[in-house]
Amino acid sequence: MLDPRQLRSHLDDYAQALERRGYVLDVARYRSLDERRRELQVRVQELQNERNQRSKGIGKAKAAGEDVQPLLDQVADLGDKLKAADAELMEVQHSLDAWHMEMPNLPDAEVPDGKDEDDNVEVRRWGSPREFDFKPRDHVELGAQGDLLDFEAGSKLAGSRFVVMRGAMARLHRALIQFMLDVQGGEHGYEEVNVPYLVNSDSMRGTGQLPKFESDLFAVAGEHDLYLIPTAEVPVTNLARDSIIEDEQLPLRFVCHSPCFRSEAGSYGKDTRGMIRQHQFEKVELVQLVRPSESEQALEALTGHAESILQRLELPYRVVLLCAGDMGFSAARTYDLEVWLPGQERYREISSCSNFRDFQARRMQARWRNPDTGKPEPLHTLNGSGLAIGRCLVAILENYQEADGRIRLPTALKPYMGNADYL
RNA sequence: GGAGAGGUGGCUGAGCGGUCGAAAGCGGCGGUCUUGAAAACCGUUGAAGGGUAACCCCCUUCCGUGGGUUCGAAUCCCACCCUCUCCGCCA
Repeated sequence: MLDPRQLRSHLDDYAQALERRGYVLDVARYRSLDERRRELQVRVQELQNERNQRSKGIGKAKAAGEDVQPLLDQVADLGDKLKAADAELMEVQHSLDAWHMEMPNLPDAEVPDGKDEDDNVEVRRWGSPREFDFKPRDHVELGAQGDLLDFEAGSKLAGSRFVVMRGAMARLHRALIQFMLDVQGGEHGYEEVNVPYLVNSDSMRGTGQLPKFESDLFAVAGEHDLYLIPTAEVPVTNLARDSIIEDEQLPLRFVCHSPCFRSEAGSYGKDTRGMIRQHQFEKVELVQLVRPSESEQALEALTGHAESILQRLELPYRVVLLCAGDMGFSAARTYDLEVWLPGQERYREISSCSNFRDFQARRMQARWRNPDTGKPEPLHTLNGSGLAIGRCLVAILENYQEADGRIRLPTALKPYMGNADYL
């Protein structure tokens, strides 16, 4: 959520910045609604004040043993007037609140203009795509050997966009998780957490999935107000919801492995083949809660932590800075890491690292006590995949394949795979 | 699933329907004392919103959430949520 006070006093600037990401703010309507709110609020508060004064007077008169009936007559219609004004205020306030919850975050000034991924800006590359002396196969073909990746079983059990991994493939999948947790938790100092995979709507609102993107989520049927998490970002970031964190506790840095569930209704019709885009996948997520002055730097560090996984796995990748139109709803600045996939002959997203600044924190009332002011203020939140497991698996299969179809194992993973050289 | 207890400020914990935003303690901050620190003592210390360009100041709201009763609700009534204890079941 944007700061309503800032929004009000810099309405035109905000509208302009939001337009960069394709969000059109009806400035005139907003202004008039907000002014209406202000008038009503003043009126309600005046009436409340009057009621309080008179009630106090009645209490005193009664204590003094006086006849309070004349005083009661005076306030007879006050309650109704107040109730009417209050109802009107509530209505206006709710419209404003709902509006605020649907407004995306402001893009950083350095975020390039643009409307989709074609306008993203490449920041740097690491490694170079391997030269094959044979035609590289894609992961679907490679995984079909020995039914190690079984898409038919996945769709029998659940439907399209699900997969079953078997034997060495399942083990490699697990090894990747273990490896990433060890690096991020053990070496980069993130605290490992294990969290609920079902969360309530307050949590979904906190990080920005609700109210606008309900159709991307899987909701649990029945009485419960629960959703399957689309990313560990939701439960982990919401650890700070409704709390005040002391300065010396910051920064908080968490790493969390979890499954992720995404409905992505009307799913673009793209990536229908293979395990690039699944309804269920796993991810090791990095989350940071930091002082506002440190978030910019933290994003660079966090992105570096995600990159280090690709480097250790010796997978070529590039880093792109997302343009305003391609960023997620809650983000102010996002770097995507894109890994080279020989099967597709292009770079594909494997991690997304974002600084949300105070946008999520304001929604979920996550604050820190600023020692300079002594007051609780919204903190800054960041997260990034470190990395997506399924896509990482795909990258390894395709980049490490041999002419005979065998998959060599990256050196960094061997200890997790019984020191074998091949899958 | 059955039975019971309870949700109050950063924390613990009082609170006959009427100056209760709320006693007390802890913690935090400032000060006295001290070479310094500790102890002791004194003072101070919630959040959000509005009136204001801003400070002081003033006002409103907030005692789990949402309704209701009342001139007036932390206190009474209803519904819901959550936590804890015991029993049952269970990985």
